[in-house]
Amino acid sequence: MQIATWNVNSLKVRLPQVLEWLAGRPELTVLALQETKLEDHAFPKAEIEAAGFHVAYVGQKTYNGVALISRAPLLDVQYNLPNYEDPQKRVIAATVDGVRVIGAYVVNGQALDSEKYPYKLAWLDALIAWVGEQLQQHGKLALVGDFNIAPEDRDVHDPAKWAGDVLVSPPERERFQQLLDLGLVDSFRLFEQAEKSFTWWDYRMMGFRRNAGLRIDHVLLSRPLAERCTACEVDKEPRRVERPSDHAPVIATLAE
DNA sequence: ATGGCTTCTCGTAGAAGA
Repeated sequence: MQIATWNVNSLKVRLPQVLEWLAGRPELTVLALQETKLEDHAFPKAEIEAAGFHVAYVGQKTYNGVALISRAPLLDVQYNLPNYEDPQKRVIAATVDGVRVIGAYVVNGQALDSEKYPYKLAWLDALIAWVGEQLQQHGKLALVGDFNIAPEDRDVHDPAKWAGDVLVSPPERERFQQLLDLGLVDSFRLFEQAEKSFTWWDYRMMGFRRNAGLRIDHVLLSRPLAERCTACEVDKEPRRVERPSDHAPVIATLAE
C-alpha cells in the first residue's frame, strides 16, 4: 500500500499533471490533494473516475479545498473537522483498505501578528483533539497533508532567515509535536534522507533551482502502520515540469 | 530591498500563499 499527499495549488490547472503522475505510479493506493480551489459542482469527478479512481472532495472557490483520489473504495467519508465550525474547506477523511486516511490542509497563518495566526493555532488544537479521537477508533491511521509547519530547523533551507516567522514558530512546532505525542510517527524521519530535503519551494527567486525550500508536507502514521512502513520519499519530478505546483508530492510505502 | 512568482476573482489590481 502507498499513501501520498500533494498540494496541487489549483486542481483546475494541475489535473493533467495529477492524472499523469498517478498513471506513472500504479502501485499508489490513495492520494490526498490540497488547495484544489474548486467548488464541489466544478470538481472534475467524471474525469478522475473515468481514469479508474474513486474520489471524494470538499472545496470552495479560490482558496483551500481538499480531495482523496483512490484505487480502492473510499468508505465512511468525513468532510471537515466535526469539532470546529469553519467555512474553510480543509479536511477530508475516509477509510481505504482498512486504513483511516485523513487529508488536511492546515491554515497557513500568514504572519505571527496576523489574525490568521491565532486561527491557525485554534484550528490545529481542534485537529489534534479530533485525530486523538480517531486514533481510538482506528488503529491503522494516516494523517497526511500540507501542515504548513516545518517541524525542525533541518526542514528549513535557511533557519536564520525564517526565525520568528510563521511555519517555524514554537507554538506551531509544539502542536506538530502534540500530533506525534498522540502516537503518530513522521514517516519521512524513519529513514535516512538527503540533507536539505524539502517539499515546497518558493516560485520566486528561482527557489527550486536554489533548493530554497521547506519541508511542510507530511505523512504521519500510527504505530501499527509505522511498523509496516518501508519507505517515505519526496518526488521532486512534478516540481520540474512546466507550470508546476510549488509543492512536491510525498509518498509513504507500507508493506502488507 | 517588505520585493521576487503564481493563482484566483461578479477580475484586468489586489489578495493570498509560504
